[in-house]
Amino acid sequence: MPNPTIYDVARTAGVGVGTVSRVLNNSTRVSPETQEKVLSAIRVLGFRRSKVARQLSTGIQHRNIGAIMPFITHPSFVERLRGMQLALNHQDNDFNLVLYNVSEPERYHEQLLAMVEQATVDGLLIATLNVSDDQRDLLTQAGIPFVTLSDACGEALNCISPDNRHGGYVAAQHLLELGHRRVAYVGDAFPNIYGFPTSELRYEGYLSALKEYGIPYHSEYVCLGAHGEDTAHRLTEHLLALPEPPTAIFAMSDIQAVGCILAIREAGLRVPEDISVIGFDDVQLSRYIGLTTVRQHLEQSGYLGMQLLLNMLTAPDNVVARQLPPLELVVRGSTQHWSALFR
Amino acid sequence: MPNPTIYDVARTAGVGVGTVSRVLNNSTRVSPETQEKVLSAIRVLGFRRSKVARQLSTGIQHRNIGAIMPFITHPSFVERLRGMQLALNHQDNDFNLVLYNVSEPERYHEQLLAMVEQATVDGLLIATLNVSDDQRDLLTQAGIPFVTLSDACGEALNCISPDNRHGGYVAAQHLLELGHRRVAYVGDAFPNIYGFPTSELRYEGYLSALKEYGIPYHSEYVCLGAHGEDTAHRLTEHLLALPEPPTAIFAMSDIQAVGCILAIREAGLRVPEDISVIGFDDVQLSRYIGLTTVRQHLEQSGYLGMQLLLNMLTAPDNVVARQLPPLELVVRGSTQHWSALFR
DNA sequence: TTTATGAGTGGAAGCGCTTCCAAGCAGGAT
DNA sequence: ATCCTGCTTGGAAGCGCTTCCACTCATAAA
Repeated sequence: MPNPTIYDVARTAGVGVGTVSRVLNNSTRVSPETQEKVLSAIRVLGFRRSKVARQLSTGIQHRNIGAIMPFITHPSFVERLRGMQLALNHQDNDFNLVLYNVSEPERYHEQLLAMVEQATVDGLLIATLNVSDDQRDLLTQAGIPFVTLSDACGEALNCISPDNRHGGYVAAQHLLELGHRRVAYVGDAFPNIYGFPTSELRYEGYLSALKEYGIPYHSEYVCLGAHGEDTAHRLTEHLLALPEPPTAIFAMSDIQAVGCILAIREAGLRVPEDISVIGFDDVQLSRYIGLTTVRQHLEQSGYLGMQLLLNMLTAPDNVVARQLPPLELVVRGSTQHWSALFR
Repeated sequence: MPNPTIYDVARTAGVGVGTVSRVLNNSTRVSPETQEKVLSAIRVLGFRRSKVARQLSTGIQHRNIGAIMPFITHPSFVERLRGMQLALNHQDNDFNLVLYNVSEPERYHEQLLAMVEQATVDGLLIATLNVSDDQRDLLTQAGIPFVTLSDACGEALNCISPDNRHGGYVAAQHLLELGHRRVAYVGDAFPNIYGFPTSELRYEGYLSALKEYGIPYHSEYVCLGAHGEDTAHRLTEHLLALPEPPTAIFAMSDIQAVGCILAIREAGLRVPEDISVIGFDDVQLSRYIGLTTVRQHLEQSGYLGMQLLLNMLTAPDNVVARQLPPLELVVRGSTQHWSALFR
């Protein structure tokens, strides 16, 4: 028997379904002999009670909030996740947090479709992933409220996002203010495999800062590749091999900044004495290694996103927008003044 | 109406339930006018389709694997989580990973009870938390297979755990081999609020190493407190204020080791020149800051735990035990040779 | 002996959906 | 006028459980 039900158990044990249910729920009103009969039938048949039927019958409403993100590859997910959990804890309601990891970008859409078709989630937090118009319609039509975290969203109400372009500007400006003139950008290739334009936006900010400070654009100072420490490491080696290597690097994420720093050290140079490095995100790690970076309040964005979503789920008539605090330049030890005069 | 059903929608729209269902599922065989009537009724009533009823009816079996841990306070959770997700991805089955955060230890048992009563999970991964005999029975009787990660388990089949006592021994031995004689232990107070004896086991390993090397035990070198960087920081200040401060510190986790190092630096001393520090876990951070530590393969333990649980869920007749690789001493820059002769 | 009492039990109803079958109905073919 | 076809539609059955009501049968009380 593929999937025995309590009817099968009842028949095998020679009792009624009510009795089986009572045994299953540890009701005391069952004689020891009957209980033993039922338990043995359960064992024989390999019976497993259906969670869904039970929930329907008892009227328990378990609501799931899905968090979907390519988190294995993105370290910043942790901080957002922590914020989400915090918001969930603060409101004492029966929502479960279900994790969906997008391991392969091609499967992302498929995963969304499955969620809609199989009604697995009641609400969705989408982080570090783009939502196409089709996908928005799909979710809307299915009645699944969702909140986008961190990227790719215009002025949509349901989006918690920093001003990436401004962040890119701030980072580059910091380096320019320190006197650097050969400033490189290390970031993700765009258009990104997940379809979000974070790298592009920060790059645009970088460009506008250069322009404002009257620095001519050098395409060899812009190095794009896959997200991650290793790629950044490789790109930096390439930068250092240039006839006129940069004196400062703006990495689009802290993890990539780490890759840059390691490459610089391996080349026998020092950070920040020889080359300054600024990152982006301010993940926990950055504090420990003393990385100058642009703080984007990751934990808080998870927190606000969850708050907003809960708001949409529990009081859909009265959804209030959430504001992320502005980006913040955090100066630590990885950037330093530079002047051609001292060379 | 508190919770309108499709019957209510059907009545309001003046159609049959079949038609409502068809509209809900985007079946094409509904005339535009009817569809509009239904949609408006849905809007008016604020109808939301029951996920559970739908799943029961369609026979979709969504199986949930719960991961329960005090993760907001324990940074090592990330690595385990990553391992869990990896294992889930490798087996292409319909399991959801549901996160349960134990924010207050008192609520842990309550959370387990709710899971059992409300049948929310089909299997459970329990990390950094102890499972009492009562709790074991509770889960067993409810037919919820579970795997414990990392602590507190004897030789139970369903437990993935490093040999914490041996790990403590290895860490202390490393310091002793380097010539240190005044070796402190900074760890969690035990019995721990969550009921697991990690700190105690590592402490025992520390003790046995001291004994083996013939070092007398000094109770003032053993500093216990809450888990976390801040407490470790404070405890270290206390250690440094001793008339004979230790020359080496064994911190029971990398995060605590970081707290120690910061306190040492703030006291104007250097690591490892003045004081050596060894941690435990080998979280990602440790690689970047050059912390000597004992690697306990956190990611892999999450991976193996998930594998084991999936095995229990899908082939309960043929459960095979999983072996965690042995602990590994990882020597980086935070420990150094010490000899009284050079002082 | 009769009458409460209560423990143990069987089974129908119902949870809210999907789906299938039957039936209504319009319009074209015969 | 009659039949057929195909598009819409209504509604019953069923998913697997819980729970309540009704019933039986001891046993205790009268």
